[in-house]
Order: sequence, then C-alpha cells, then structure tokens
Amino acid sequence: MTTAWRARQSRPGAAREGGPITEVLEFVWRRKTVSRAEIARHTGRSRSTISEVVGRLLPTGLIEEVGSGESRGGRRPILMQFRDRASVILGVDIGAAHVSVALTDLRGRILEWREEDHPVQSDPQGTADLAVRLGKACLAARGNGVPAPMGIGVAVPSPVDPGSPYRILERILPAWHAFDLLGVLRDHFEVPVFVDNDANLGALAEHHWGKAVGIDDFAYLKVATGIGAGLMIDGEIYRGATGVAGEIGHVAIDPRGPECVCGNRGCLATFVGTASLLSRIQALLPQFPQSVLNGTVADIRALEDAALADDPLALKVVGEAARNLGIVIAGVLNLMNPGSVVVGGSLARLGDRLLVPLSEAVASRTLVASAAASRIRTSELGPRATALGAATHVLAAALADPSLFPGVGTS
Amino acid sequence: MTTAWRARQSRPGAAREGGPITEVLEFVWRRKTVSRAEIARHTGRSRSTISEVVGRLLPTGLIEEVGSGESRGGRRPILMQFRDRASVILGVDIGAAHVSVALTDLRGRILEWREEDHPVQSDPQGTADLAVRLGKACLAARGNGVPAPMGIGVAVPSPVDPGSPYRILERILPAWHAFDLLGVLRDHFEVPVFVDNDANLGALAEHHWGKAVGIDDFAYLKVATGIGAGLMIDGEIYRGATGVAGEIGHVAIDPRGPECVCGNRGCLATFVGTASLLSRIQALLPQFPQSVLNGTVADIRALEDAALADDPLALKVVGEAARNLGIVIAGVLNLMNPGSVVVGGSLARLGDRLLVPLSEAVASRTLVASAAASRIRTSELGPRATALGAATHVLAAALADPSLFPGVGTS
DNA sequence: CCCACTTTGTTCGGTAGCCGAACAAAGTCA
DNA sequence: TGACTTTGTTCGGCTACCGAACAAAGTGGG
Repeated sequence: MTTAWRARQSRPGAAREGGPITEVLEFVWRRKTVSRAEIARHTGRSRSTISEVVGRLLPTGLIEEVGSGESRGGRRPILMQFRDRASVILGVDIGAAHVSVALTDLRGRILEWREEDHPVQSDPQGTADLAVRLGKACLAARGNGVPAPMGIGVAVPSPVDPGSPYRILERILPAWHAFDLLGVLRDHFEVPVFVDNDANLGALAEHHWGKAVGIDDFAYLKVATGIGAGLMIDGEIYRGATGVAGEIGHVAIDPRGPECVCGNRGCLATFVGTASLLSRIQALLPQFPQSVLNGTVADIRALEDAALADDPLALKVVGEAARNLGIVIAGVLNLMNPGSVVVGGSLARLGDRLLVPLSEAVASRTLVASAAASRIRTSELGPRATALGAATHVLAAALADPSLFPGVGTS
Repeated sequence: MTTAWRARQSRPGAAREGGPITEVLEFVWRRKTVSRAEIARHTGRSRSTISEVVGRLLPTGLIEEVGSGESRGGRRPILMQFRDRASVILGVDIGAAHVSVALTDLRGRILEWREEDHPVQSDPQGTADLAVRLGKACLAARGNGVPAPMGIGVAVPSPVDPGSPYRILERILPAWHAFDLLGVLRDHFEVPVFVDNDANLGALAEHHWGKAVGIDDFAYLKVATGIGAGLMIDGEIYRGATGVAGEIGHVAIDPRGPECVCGNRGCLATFVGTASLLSRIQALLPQFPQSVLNGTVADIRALEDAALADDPLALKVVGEAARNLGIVIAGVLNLMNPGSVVVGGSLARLGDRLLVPLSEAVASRTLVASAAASRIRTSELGPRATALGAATHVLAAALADPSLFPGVGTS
C-alpha cells in the first residue's frame, strides 16, 4: 500500500532532498575547503540561510572554520572544512568464515583493522562476541584520543529485508534464526547500528571512495567465495521488493551447463564460485603439468597469486570465469543500463587479467549503442572494501540526518 | 555531477514528496469519494491544511464536492471526488508500422480510438501528420462537449534519452534523424507533449489500470513485433544511465543458439520476435500437417488465434517462446527482485497458454526464496495498452504538478 | 593616498506553509 | 433533552526561508 503516484516527466538535476542542513553538510564534506558564499551559490539557497545553518552546524564539531581564503575582489571568505576526525565509525564485515572490523574516520580512512577466522555459519553467539571483541580492540588501540564511535555498520553475507532489517541471515544460515546480532552490538557499544548485505555495502564503498565516485547508477559485482551484486540506482542502494535484488549467483547462463546445488543447470555459481574454480583447476591440472599450482593445496588465494604470476593454468581458469561473468554482466547492461560496472571481491586484484577477457565477453553480447560496456572496471579498494562500506553506511546516515548522532562534537 | 549523497537506512512508508497539493490530489484521485477529515487522517496533515488545500483545488475543477456521507457519530462529512471528466488526454502510440491514438478521460477510460497502418520507419513527416489527423478525428468525434486536451502523451518504439527527450528514434530509425515529432504535435494542439518508450508506458499503464496497481516495483515485458521491458522502481519508470534500460531483446540465453542480426548468438530476439516465431512455424509445419496454420499466410495474429484454438503446432511454438522468455524473466527476478512481473504485448492475450510454460521455466531457474516467481501475470489491457499508457503519462504529470495545466477547469 | 566598487557575512523584517487550539455546525446516543 | 463526537473553518503562532540593508574587509584606478 505505498503511494501509487510518483511517475512524472524526468527533470534532471532538480532533486533537492533532506533540507538545507543535510545539503550544507554534504557539500562541505565533498569539498576540501569552502566558504559560506560558495555554499550559497552552489546550493541555490540564500546567504542568510546558509549563514544560519552553518551557525548551527559549527557547534556540533562536524565542520570547522579554518582561516580565510583568497579574495575575489572583495572581502576575503572564511573557509570551512569538514572535520574528518570529529568522530569514528566501526565497520564490521561478517564473512562466510571470518569476521573483520575496521575503525574509520569520517573520510573513510581506516585507522585500525582487526580480522579473525571464525565458523560464522554455525556459531552466531561466538560471532557476535568476536565482533564485539575486535571492535573493542580497535578502539583500545587508538588510546584515549578516540571516544565511543558514532555508529556501527555491519555487512552480512545474506540478503537483508528492507522492511525489517533486524531479521537477517535466516534464509541461508538456519543456525542464525532469530539471533539478534545487532542487538548485541547495540547493547555493548550503545550507539546506532546499521546492517546491509555485503555486496550492497561494497557498492556503497565504491560510490564514496572507489571507482564509482560521482556515478549514481551503477552495478557492483562482488566475486569472492560466492558471487553477488549491489545495485545503486539514483544514488541509493536498490534492494527490490523483498530485499534479494542482486542475488545473481543462480542466474542461468547455459541451459546445458553443469548441475547446481539449487537444482538448476548452468548457474553462474557453478562457473565462478570458489569451489567451482578449484575443481576446475583439478580437472585441468593434467594438461598443465608445469603449472605452479601443481602439487599445492587448492586455494583461491593460490589461484590468484598464480594468475598474477601469469601461470597459464591459472590464467585459463580465470579467463573462463571472466567470460562467464561477462555473460551475466552483459545481461545486467542490457536490462539496467548502468552508468558503470565495478567488479570487486578478492578476484578484483587480478585487474586486467580478469578485465580483458571479461570485457571481450561483454562486448560481444551488448548492443553497440550501449556504450556503457566500455566502463567496466575492477575495484582498487582491496579486501577491506566490505568493512569500509559498512562504516560508510553509517557516515551516509550521519550526513543525511546529523540529528541522529547527537554526541559527535565531544572529541 | 549529481548529488552523491543520498544513501540512508531504509524508512518504509515515510516518503512524502511533491507537497500537500499533489498529495491531496492523488489521494482524492485514488478514492471514489472522500471527505476532508479522511484526507487529513490518511496523509498525516492537519485538518486546517487539508481544508485550505481543498479550497484551492476546488476552483480548478479537478475535484468537486458531491453531497454528504454517513455520519461516524458526529457531523456528516462533505464528500468529494475527482472529476474524471474535467479534461481529456490524447495518447499516441507510434508503432513499428502503425499509428494509433486514444482520447481518454482522467480515469483512463478510452473515449475515442483511431488506428491506421503507416510506413512509420521511412516517413517521419507522414507519421506526424497522421498522428495529428487521428488526434483531431478523436476530438471531433466527441463534438462540442470536449475542449482542447490538457496534454498529449506519445509512445515511441525506441529508447528515449532521459536527459533530452526530444531527440528520439535516431538510433534505430535513421530517417527520423533530427525530426521533431513532438514539436509538430505541440504546434498543432498547443498543449504540453510528453514522450517515452512504449514498454515504459506499458508499464505505466499496468501500474495505474492493470495488473500492477499498488505495486511500486515491477517489471513489464512487452512481447509483440519486438520485445522490450519497462522497469518501474519505487513508483517511477527507470531509464538507466543513457535511457536504454529494459532493452532485453539482445540478452543472450544460449551461447550455442542461432545467430542474431546484432552479431551475437542466441539472443532472446532470435527466439521470440515475430519473425522468429513465423519462421519457426514454417520449420515445424511438416511435422504438423493437420495444423490450421497449414496453408495460411504466416501472420502473428494467425498464430495467436491458432494457439487460442489449441492448435498443437501453435501451442508448441508459443510454448518454446514462453520457455525462452522464462529464462530472461528468471534473470530479471534474480537481479532486480521485482514485486511482480506483467507480460504484455499482443502475445499476452494467450493468457495461461503462455503463462504456464513460462512460469515453469522461471520456477526451475529461480531460488525458492524468491517467491516473486509466483507473481507473473499476463496483461489484460489489450492492444490499446500502449496508447493508454501514453495518456497516463500526462495524467501522472498533471497529478504531480497541477499548475502545469492551467486551463483544466474550463469544461 | 583616497574613493568607488566588490565580495562576504550578519542582522532584520516579511512572507509562506503548516500546525494546534478554539469554535460553530451538524450529527449520535442514552 | 443533554452530553458527547465528528466535521469543517478560522485564527494566532511557529518555523523556515528569503530579500534588503548593512558592516567588515578587500581591490583597483586616479
């Protein structure tokens, strides 16, 4: 029963949301230094309004005055900047078999980092305790200078229901049924806690710090143990009707392909999942006796390292995966027409070794008109991208509504 | 350079856009009859605000008072309703080889209908003239009772650039390069003109009058001469970065399939386009000598009629197309997780004969969790859906911003 | 050096939008 | 008949924002 009436003629660049406080805050955040008059010019608000808003924002500590700038023929402007160190954020990455925690400032810099393997699937309480412990370790390592974080973001390897984000993981991990991970974190740190799917948060990280800065419509593919996509539409993460948008692991790419655990044939997951890649190595080893992978323990990191060393077997396996990935990405391009595609996850470190065969597969399956095909890139955020995205979620919430975080200027 | 900062924690049902005028207008439109107090309760605004807004809306003629309703224990409410006949709208459907025009009231009722075949692809000026002539014929047929329409909506069989919607059709139809169809219509009727892609407008029509009423996230597939999709996301039509979102005709579904005009292999268009279906009939005719299609002129309408008569050959061809369509729809479900899928276009009249094999193909390719798979339906709007959607676009614009249409209450 | 002109930032009414309270009108129910 | 409800309107007030006016602080030409 949502509002049925919102379609209208598109009006580019006329969107103004969240009120002037948000507007000013986001503008200051984006620039290095900026004056009141400049804000007024760029936002279209009057100088008096901006002056008043800035006056209310200064005591929060989120922005600060920082000397005066060059004159443009009149009085010199008072420059202001965003206080990146006004507070800190904890970003928690719950992986399939590990937990990692990043402590970041408000500019996405990772101040501290803790990571530990853990049987996440079978042990919810232990996972929650571990997340708390790692988070406390991050805070303790910074000493007295850093007070309580302004919020905690959590990335989970599972769809998140947009309606009730506090029931998570149940679908995929039965042991987590009704376990309140967020409640544990909230009780321990006493700050707001946000959750989202890991691929969605990876997309958010790319949107703020990575290859999708300034691009409001793009698709992010996380290629690691599993495979998932995060879709950003008009600057917001798209979750779909029931929160499972982007679950592309079981898109069929070959009706005659191998059987998948989901019961179908030729799912993408049967071609590019970790397990699939490793078994593919085993199958091809006899043909590549001189491969560095021969005799080693099958491991996704070993595969990546071998590919980076231009091992023929590794390159062949990666190339096959890239082409299959390309089939799905071509479908995404044709259907959604994103402005860009960013490939993340551990395989992204392969760079062009992944991108070249992938782009070829995409180009051969996309209309020439869809020039977006040329804008496929690999992420450079590395293995900490997911935790960073989790922290970014909190930052975005803070910029959108600073009143949610009253105790920011305490530091 | 759009606003980079809009991501935030999802807040269900808290969206309030367009100001109270729009809000009241849309609410009255959706209900049959409604009182001021009821509007206040449902919108969350105060009674005083609603009273004032209604006072400003009444003289426009868009809404009217219509007696009093049942008491709920106190004073009887003054009921109001939307004036469906306050104005009329022209909806123009530019097809591949025909032009059709619908004259509708503000409730989507088609008051007049004109249709004529025309070589659209090669004759832009003639097409524009025909559209003007059919539009005038519709208006003339209603006699003196109906004044000038409040606006004109145009559906074109081509992507529309969301940034500059006045350059259309060029990509696919070179003869239309720089031809200003919208300008011709605007000059002749002197009212606002809106354009969009036919599949997008089909989706809009379903959203207002068809199977997607009340559903803000869904995918509409138009299956006719060609195949295209219209995506509605959060109540708005999604166009993608360059306006070609939903162009699914060349999504690859079988890497070993037949070659397509686009140069790839196994495109959806090679399986379900009109030409493909007809050639498939020819290929199978020898196996079905008793088919009613034997000896007739190959024609898409004949195929549909035969299928409706349960002709085995027709059912086989339709079933194959449905299964191939199902592969793509499964991909759409996995990627976008829409709340519903509506299949439109001429093939939709086959109903369950299309839907049953299609749903089977989808179910076998979708995760069980994605219950959305069960919500695939065929449109019932019929062959006038596209023109109706074009008119609906104008209606939606009017409800969103009634000030755009000053001369409404003239009738 | 002086004076006209700019730009910045603040102050100060004024306006528009919306709300809550109060109130009259019109009803129900015991 | 009287107490209580609901509706719709009026009115005072609050908030957000703007434009105009102004002081502060600069530039540049003569």
